[in-house]
Amino acid sequence: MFSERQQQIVETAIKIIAHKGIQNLTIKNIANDIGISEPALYRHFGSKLEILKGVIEYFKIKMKPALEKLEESTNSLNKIECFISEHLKIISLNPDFAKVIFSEANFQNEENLILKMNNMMNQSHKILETIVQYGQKKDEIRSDINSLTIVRIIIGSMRLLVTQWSMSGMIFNLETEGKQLCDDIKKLMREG
Amino acid sequence: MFSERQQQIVETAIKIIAHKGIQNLTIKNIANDIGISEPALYRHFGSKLEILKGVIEYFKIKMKPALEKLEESTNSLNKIECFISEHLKIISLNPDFAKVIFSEANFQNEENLILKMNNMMNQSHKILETIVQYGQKKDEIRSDINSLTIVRIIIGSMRLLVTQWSMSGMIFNLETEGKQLCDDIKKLMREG
DNA sequence: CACACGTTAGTGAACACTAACAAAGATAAT
DNA sequence: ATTATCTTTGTTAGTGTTCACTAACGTGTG
Repeated sequence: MFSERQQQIVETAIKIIAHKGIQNLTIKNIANDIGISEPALYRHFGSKLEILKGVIEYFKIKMKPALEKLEESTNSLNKIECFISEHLKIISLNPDFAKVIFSEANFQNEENLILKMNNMMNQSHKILETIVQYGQKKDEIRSDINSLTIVRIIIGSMRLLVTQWSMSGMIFNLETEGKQLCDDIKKLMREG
Repeated sequence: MFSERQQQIVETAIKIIAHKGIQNLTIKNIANDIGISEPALYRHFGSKLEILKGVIEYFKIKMKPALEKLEESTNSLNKIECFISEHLKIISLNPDFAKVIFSEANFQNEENLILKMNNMMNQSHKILETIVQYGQKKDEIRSDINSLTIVRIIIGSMRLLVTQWSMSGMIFNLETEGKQLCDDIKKLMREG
């Protein structure tokens, strides 16, 4: 899908957005960081917009394993634990993701981009919602709470944790703190 | 604090960020929207950065009543309900806030702005944490869950709800959906 | 000799911001 | 009451800088 150079460009773009904000994502900055000229970039992407589309595509590819791993668990609560820990593991390994992935607002003015980003997010939410509903039917998850609320709680707290981790300058261990969050969520989901 | 014109400029800036993204927040766009010339803006704010500082200050002022109202409740769970509903009420009345207020990343490259925004957020979090801890001591909130986790769940799910509301084009009623979220959270907090 | 991938040099447009000037209202001395 | 002056808030016309992007050209490889 991506050539080596294209991947390098996308990774550099993510790095710049993470460290300097999207306002400083310019062709010049990407080119300088890589060490090639600006027109050279246009050999690999037709426009700046194409690079941003590449960024979202890159996220999709990198995040996919987190969803595939879910198949391995049978119990619903284990699936939820897996959902959280696998996502946090990937973000932990790619710290620059944290500052970019949950700031949909960054891509706001480009209809196509916001749509692409939303689709990616909604896909995750739908998968989690299915897990929760199935878990409620099998009595592994309490049924007196709206399934949509449970999804919002899981994803919302997970996102906030990532945001806090990123904003704090990665001062704490994301996976350790994620384990605590996960254990508490499992405790909340079980009883009732 | 703000003159009438300054307030108009800040409100216009928020409107532009919400509808066109921060990349399109330009002096020209603000001036055109208001119907004055660009240099006229500089009579009221020294620079574009000062306008962005004004945006954050404006949020602080508008959000303050949500925190003040908390004093009226005695029970911890009622305080939490109040925290959620009052915040959602204000955002519901100012829909443009939704797209701007939870996208800290927008202000990323300006150290001062990110600090100001973080301070505002952290203040809310600290207040909620105090409420939760007091509630746990008084046995109004279950104590087998980390207080920090509870805060993350409440704020995280609230923020996600607002983001979803904003992204969906305000297709659902924020306060109604917030009431459901709030009831479910109270249910989760009580037992144990 | 074709093609992939790079270069230098430059395009017009948009950006934040400024210099210089104008008009209106308030203040205050005559 | 009239005049003079200051302040506030606007204007037009520009500044230099940076932006995304392009034209034309080089060079090494199959």
